[in-house]
Amino acid sequence: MLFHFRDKFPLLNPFWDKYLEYQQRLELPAKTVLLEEGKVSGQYIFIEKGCVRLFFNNDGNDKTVQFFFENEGLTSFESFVNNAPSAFTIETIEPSVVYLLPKQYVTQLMDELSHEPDFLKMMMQLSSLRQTHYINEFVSFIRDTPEERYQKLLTDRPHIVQRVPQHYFASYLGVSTVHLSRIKSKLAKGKLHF
Amino acid sequence: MLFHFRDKFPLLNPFWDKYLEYQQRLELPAKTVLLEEGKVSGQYIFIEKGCVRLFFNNDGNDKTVQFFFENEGLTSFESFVNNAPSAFTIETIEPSVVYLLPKQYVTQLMDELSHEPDFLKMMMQLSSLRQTHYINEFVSFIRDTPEERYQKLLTDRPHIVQRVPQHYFASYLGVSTVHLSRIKSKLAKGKLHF
DNA sequence: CCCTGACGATAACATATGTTATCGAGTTCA
DNA sequence: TGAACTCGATAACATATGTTATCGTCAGGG
Repeated sequence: MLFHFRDKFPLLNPFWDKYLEYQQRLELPAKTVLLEEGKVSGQYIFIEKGCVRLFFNNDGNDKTVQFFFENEGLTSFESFVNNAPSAFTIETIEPSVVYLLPKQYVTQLMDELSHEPDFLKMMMQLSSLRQTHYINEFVSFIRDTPEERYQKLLTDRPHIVQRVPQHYFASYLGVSTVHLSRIKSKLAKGKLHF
Repeated sequence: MLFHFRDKFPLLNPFWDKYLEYQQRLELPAKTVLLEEGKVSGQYIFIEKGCVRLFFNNDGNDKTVQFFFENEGLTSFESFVNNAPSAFTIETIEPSVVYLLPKQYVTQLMDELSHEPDFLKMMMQLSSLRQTHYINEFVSFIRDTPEERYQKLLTDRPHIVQRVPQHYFASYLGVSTVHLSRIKSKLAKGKLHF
């Protein structure tokens, strides 16, 4: 659903509501591919239940870039905007319920909204948030050790550690699965003062 | 100058021109601080000549996040938009000539422009570019080795390697200065088939 | 013209991390 | 229920990388 945007700028609500009917609701098993690397992104994805990951393939072993959970929306942004082949695959991690809104309606909706003054503000706000997110990911790599990144993941976004298989977020943290295992056992030992 | 944006959407040119007079031209020596970490960003910076870097301090040794050269504009985006203390310092690397446009005029300009239909397109395009840039930086860390990142810097943005002191882009690449030196000498040896 | 500081190369050593292989616990499915 | 598969822990070894220290070159300022 477009609930992702609902109520952030109440004046825009009528627009979201108008497009609800064009969405397709899907119940998907785990490991279902929603967008394949190399294909052009043709829809906006909203997650009602479950979680998905964005990853790319690197000589056989894949590297996860981002995770999405309930009430979050996503698409391969660059592919979507530029009609270019996606650099990433999108795949469910858990059995999930998602809503898909085909690109033509997204475009149409954007055109309608472009006349609304609040829309620009919303887009600026959203793009500032996204940008900050990715800058922080990047900065974390030049500032923190993998161990620190793991600990920040634990405190800042524990749901990832709890719900996502470890080998998926190992690549996200930039380490091998073996080393992530080492980090965990080292931290576990550190806690054992009794 | 706002030449950064000029001619990208010709219909918007009159707006840029109108604000040219509010800019302050400065000739600065190397290592001049333009924005200090912890202070709120109060101006948009445009580089006419020279180059600057964006960095943050990490227990005494600083980490460079990004470089800017002639005809590029910058600000500490998050600080500027949210009126929040900047996480980064901005400093000249070479003796430089810059133009500063105070925040009040930027805000005023944005308000005027928000009524122009082309402006939204331009902002979307710019934000898509920025986002892609930072995603690529991030992805490079989980896909490439430091050696590969150095080689890509050499081929994709050779001006950085040529004009920027090595210890600045070492931290940008996520390695120590010593290791960057090792990488260079290793690559130099590789070339010596004669 | 010398002194100093900025910059970069290199060595030696310690630590972090990747790779490969093996094992075991759960889950899924026929 | 048994076979196949997914997931994660661990060991052993090789390599990558950080840290500290030393040295040489070069440019700028007195």
